[in-house]
Amino acid sequence: MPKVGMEPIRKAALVKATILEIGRTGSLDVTVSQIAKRAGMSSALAHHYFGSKEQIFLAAMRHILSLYGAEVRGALAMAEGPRARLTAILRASFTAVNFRREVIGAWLNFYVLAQTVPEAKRLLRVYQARLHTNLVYDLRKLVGARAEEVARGTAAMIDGVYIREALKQQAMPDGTAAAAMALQYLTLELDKTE
Amino acid sequence: MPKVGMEPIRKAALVKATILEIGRTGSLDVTVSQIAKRAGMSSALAHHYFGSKEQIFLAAMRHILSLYGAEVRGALAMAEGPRARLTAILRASFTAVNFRREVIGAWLNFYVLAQTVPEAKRLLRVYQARLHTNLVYDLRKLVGARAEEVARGTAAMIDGVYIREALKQQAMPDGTAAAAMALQYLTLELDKTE
Amino acid sequence: MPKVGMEPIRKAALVKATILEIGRTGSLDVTVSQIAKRAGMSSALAHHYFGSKEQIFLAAMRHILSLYGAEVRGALAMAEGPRARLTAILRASFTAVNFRREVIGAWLNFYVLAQTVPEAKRLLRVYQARLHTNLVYDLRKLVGARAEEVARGTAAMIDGVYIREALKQQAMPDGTAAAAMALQYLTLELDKTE
Amino acid sequence: MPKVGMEPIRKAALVKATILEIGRTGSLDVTVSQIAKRAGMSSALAHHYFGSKEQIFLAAMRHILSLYGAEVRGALAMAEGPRARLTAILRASFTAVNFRREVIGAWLNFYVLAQTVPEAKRLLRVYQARLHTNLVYDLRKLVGARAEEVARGTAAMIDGVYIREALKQQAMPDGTAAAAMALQYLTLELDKTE
DNA sequence: AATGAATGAGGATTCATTCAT
DNA sequence: GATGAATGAATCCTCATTCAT
Repeated sequence: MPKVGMEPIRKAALVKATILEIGRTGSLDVTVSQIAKRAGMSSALAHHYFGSKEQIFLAAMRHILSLYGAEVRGALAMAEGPRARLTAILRASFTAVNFRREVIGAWLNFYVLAQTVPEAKRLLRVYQARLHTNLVYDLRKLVGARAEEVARGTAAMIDGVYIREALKQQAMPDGTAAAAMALQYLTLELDKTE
Repeated sequence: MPKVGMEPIRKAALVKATILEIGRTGSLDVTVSQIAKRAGMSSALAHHYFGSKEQIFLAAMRHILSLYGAEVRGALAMAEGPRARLTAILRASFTAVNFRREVIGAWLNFYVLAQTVPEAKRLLRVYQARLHTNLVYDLRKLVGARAEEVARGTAAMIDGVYIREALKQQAMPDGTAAAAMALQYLTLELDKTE
Repeated sequence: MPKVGMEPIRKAALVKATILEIGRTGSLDVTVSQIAKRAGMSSALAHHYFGSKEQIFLAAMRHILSLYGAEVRGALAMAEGPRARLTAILRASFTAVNFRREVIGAWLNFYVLAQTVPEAKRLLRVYQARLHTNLVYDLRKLVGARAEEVARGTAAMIDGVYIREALKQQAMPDGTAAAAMALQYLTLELDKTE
Repeated sequence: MPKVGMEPIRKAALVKATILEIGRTGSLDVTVSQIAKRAGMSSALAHHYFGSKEQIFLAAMRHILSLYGAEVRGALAMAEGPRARLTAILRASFTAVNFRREVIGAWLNFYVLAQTVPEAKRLLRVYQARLHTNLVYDLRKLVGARAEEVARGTAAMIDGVYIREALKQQAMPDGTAAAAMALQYLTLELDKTE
C-alpha cells in the first residue's frame, strides 16, 4: 500500500503546529523549522506541502477563521429569534475553541500579518464582513436604522476584548467573562431602543 | 570643544523614524538600517545611541505612550465635571496626534512586541492601568459600583476601534467617527444608570 | 533517501581547516567564513554543524588533544621500563604529527582561548593532568618523592619548547632537536638521583 | 599655563591600562575604548597619541620588556660571579614586578601578537636574544661549550613556567616557587659539569 | 589638548528555500 | 513521500578610525 492520503494529515498537523507556535511565542517570528518540528516532520516537507512560509501562515489563518465560522453557524442553528441569535453569535466568539491562549495570540498576529500580506488582509476582511452581515441581519429587526452602527460597535468590542486578553497572558482565558463584557454593550443598545 | 548635544536630537529622530517605519510596513520586521536611514544617519549611530534594536522599539513605545498621556492630561485639564472628563478622555484617545496612520500601525505592533519583550508588556500595562484609573475615578461618581466594569468595557472599546482601524488602511483615519463609536458605548452606560 | 552521513565528514573537514587557519594566521582572529571556505563549504553549513564559532574552536582543540593523547598512548605501548616510558612520552610530544607548524600555532592560541572560554580551560587542564599523571607514574619509580616536582618541571619544559618554536616560524620545526632539549632536562634529573 | 607635557603622562596611562585590560581579559580582544576608559580618557585621544591600536599594543609590549630588562640589569649589578649572576637573572624573571597576574596574561598574548605583527615579533626576538646573550656570557665560564645549549634550555624553562602560570589563574602567582623550578634545571646543568 | 559625533567595514548567526537522493 | 544537505541573503551589532569643534 502506498502511503497515500498523507497530504491532508500533514497539512493539518502543520496548521495546528503553526497556531501553537505563534500562540506560544506570541509573534510571527517563528521559523518553519520550529513549526515543522512540532508537527513531527522536516522543514523541507513543510515547504513541499505549502510552498512557502507565507502559505503556511495563511493556511493557519484560514483554519482559525473557519473554526470561528463553524462555531458561529452552529450556535445560530440552535437560536430562535433575533435577540437569541445575536447572543449566540457573541457567545460563539468566546467559546473554548476560539478563546484559547494560542488562538488569541494567533489572532493578534494575524492582524499584523494582514498589514503585510494582501491575502491575509483579504481573509480578515471576509471575516469582518461576515460578522457584520450576521449582526446586521438580526439587528435590523431590533434597532432598525441603527443596525449598521451597532454592528460596528459590537465588532469593535469583540476585537477589543481579544486584544486585551492577549496582554493578560494568564493560563486560562475566561471566555464567559469576556462574552459577558461584549454582551453588556449589545444589551444596552438593544434595551435603549426597545 | 566637540560638536555636542546631538544625542537628544538623534534619539528623537530615530524614535520618529521608528514609528514611521513600523507604521509604514505595519510590522516589527523593520531593520535598524531602514530606521537609521530614514532618520538620516548610519545604523551604527543608531546602535551607539540606543544599544540595541529592542531599545529603539521601546523608546518608540514610550514616546507614543507619553504622547497619549499628554493628550489625555491636556484634555482633562480643561474638562469640568465627571461626564465632561470622561468624554475628554475618550476624545483625547482619538486626537489627530494619536489617531494617525503610523501611530495606529505602531500601536498594534506594540501589542505584539509586548508578547515577547517584558519591558514592552510592562509599558502597555502601565498605560492600561492609568487609563483604568482615570476612567474609574470619574465613573465612580456616575455609575457607582459598576465603575470597574464600565471602565473595562470602555478600554476594550478603545482598543477594538484602534485595531479595526489598522485593517482599514485608508489614507486618513477618521478620529471623530472613531471617538463617536467609543462615546456611544459610554453614553449608554451612563444614561442607563442615571 | 536523502544524501546522508555527511556530518562526520564535514565536521572533520572543518576541524582540519580550523587548525590550518589558526596555524597559518597564528591567531584566533579567523572568521568562520575563512574556515568554511578552506573546508570547502559555506559558513552557514559550518554553523549548522557546530552551532557557533566557539564550538568549532573547541572541536579543533579536542582534535589536537586527542591526536596528542593517541601519540603518547601509542609510544607508551611499545616502551619497556620506566625510563623508556618517560622517554617515549617526551618523544611523542614532538612527533611529526604534533610538532607541525600549524599545530604549534594552534597550541599557543588554545592557551589564549583557555583564558576566555571555560571549556577550553577545562580541556587544557585535562591534558595537563594526564601528562602529569603519566609522568609521575614512572618518575615515582626513579626519583621517588621528587616525582611531582620533576613532572612539573618536565611539563613546563615541554610547553616552553613549544612556545619558543611558535616564534621561530621556520618552515619545518625540528621535532628531534626539540625532544632532545626536553630529554636533556629529564636525564639530568634522573641521573642526579640514580 | 598651557597644558604641556601631557603626552608622556597620557601615554603611560594608556600603556598601563592596556596591560591591565589584556591581563584581565586574557586576550587581545580588547577594544581601544575599554583601554582608553580605564586610562581615563576618550578613545579618540588614545588614537591621537598612538595612531593605531597596534601601536598601543606595541608600546605596552615595549613597556613590559623594558621593565623586565631593568629588573635583570638591576639584579646583575648586585651579583658577583657567574653562578650568582645566572641565579640573579632567573630570580629577576619572576620578580613581583614581572610575575604579576596581568603581566603574565599580557606576555602570553604578546607571543600571539608576534605571530601577526612583525614589529611584535622583532621585539620578542630582541628580548630572547638579550636573555640568551646574558645567559651565555656567564654559562661559558661554567659549562664551556655547552653554554648555548643550556641557555636555550633555561629560556625554554622560563617561558614554560610563564605559560603554565597563565592557566592557573590563581589570585597571586607564586614567583618564588616559579623561580625555584627554573633554578632547579640550571643547577642540575651546572652541577653536572662542575 | 580633548572629545563627542559619526561611519564603513566586517563578522557571527539565522533562516527560508532548494536539491539530491 | 520524505529528509538531510546546502547556501545566499539578510540582519544585528561591534569597532577602529576619522573629523569637527
